[in-house]
Amino acid sequence: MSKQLPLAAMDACCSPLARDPLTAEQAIELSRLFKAMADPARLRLLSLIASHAGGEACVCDLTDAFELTGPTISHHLKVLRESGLITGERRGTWVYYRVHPEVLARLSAVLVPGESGVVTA
Amino acid sequence: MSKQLPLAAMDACCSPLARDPLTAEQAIELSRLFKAMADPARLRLLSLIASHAGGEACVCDLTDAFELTGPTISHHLKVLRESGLITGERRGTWVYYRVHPEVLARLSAVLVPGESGVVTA
DNA sequence: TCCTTGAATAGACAGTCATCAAAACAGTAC
DNA sequence: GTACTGTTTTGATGACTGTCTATTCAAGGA
Repeated sequence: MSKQLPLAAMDACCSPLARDPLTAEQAIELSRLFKAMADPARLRLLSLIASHAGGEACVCDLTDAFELTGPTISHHLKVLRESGLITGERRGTWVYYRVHPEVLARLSAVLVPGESGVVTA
Repeated sequence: MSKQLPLAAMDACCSPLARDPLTAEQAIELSRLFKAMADPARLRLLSLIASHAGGEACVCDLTDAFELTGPTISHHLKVLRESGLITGERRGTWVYYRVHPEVLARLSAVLVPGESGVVTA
């Protein structure tokens, strides 16, 4: 589980949008992340996990917050996982998810022109 | 032109993702913005406009950067316009677009936990 | 071992979206 | 007015996506 794209998605990206025009490749990479967040259920999942005590939440906690079936929640978690935004870990019966704050931070930095110049590394 | 959702889309949104769980309504509002950015062509358009000299770019400048037809570019610009991310203004023969940096800034603030506490309008 | 519960996968279906060609609209110049 | 250029709208089409039910997998307890 969680073997796909740890956070490699951000490797090439990017100086802030308003500094330099994105290359086609950078745009594709970035769009993958935005696409992962472009759904209300996934945004709420992300927010629930990120704001949960201890920085992680088990799927059982998440399912109750939605009027969606388990498989649908599971599908959305997979999309978030494959985009590199979260990771999941099974501990006994339950699976716990936590966010990758660095990915959110870099995404955030891309949107505002002010800070840090070119975000390499 | 550009009469739709000036930047009302952000009115209710939001404290940072990691601070409080998003409500269903907040998630829907936010997802509209992310959806608008969840396409490589639109991200590049946004970046081209934002980074263009004078803070604005005419459609003719934008079209050349893509291997897409005029109508397709126009469609993407409309999506960005309706999401409140950009505005367009006709001056004579050409139409000029510019970004709404405040919207990008608020979106950016939602992603990182650190700053500014609850972002109420 | 078998059964129960939590979670993920498989497959299907309806709705949405990106793209294009063709047509329409907006300005300018003749 | 007519012709021409730049931009948007319309309508169609193929691909993708969110959701479901049914099934399978994983772990624990009887």
